[in-house]
Amino acid sequence: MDLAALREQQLDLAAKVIREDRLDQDPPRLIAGADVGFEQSGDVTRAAFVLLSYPSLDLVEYQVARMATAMPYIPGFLSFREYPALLEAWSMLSQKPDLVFVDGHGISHPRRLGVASHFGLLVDVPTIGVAKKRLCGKFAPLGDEPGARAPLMDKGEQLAWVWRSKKRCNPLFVSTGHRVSLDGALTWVERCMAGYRLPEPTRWADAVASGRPAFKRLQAIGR
DNA sequence: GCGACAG
DNA sequence: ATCTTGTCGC
Repeated sequence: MDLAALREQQLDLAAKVIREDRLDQDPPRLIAGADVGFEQSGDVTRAAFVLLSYPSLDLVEYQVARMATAMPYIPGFLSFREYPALLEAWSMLSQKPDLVFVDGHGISHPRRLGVASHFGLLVDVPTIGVAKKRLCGKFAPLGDEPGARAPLMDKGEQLAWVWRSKKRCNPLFVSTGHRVSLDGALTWVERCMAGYRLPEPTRWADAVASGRPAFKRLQAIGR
């Protein structure tokens, strides 16, 4: 792989990312959560999508796709490793969501093209990046109280909101993926919380993508 | 030159 | 990301 070429591609695509939205004018009825995991020592990439109805947040559908891993993990180039499987799982959905929560950063990336932005551009759907760790940028220490927030700054611009979603939990990094504003991203994440550190779409996608127990009781499927 | 570094 | 049980703290 030619990182210099991929880097050019990122700058090119980043220029096309739309950092605003009109989600409040016409609220999403279906919100998706997307996550990627690996099997066979990393040889197989497993992507999962879950669809939740909004505002009930009931699980409506989920799909999992598996394929040979395309690339190794290189910080700053995560999207090239994950988007092929994400596109596959996306194509398996019987209906498409109005908004997607992607596990990872959106524009809070060195070249402003994290996986949430990259994927959003590819399918031209509003996306929000929800990451658990910082990739770039700086932020002031957060207060202990839930709801505490601080702007993630890099080269003079705000790239995300560092937000404490729950008491005694590390903060989340919420950013614009595509077709969503920075404040809108945090607003929609706040609207999808249900008492856990991660918003429901992300939490479910995580459970499905890593085949965990919390997923055994396919809770609201079919209701 | 020395760290930092999504999943 | 993944390998993995119990355990400390609120």
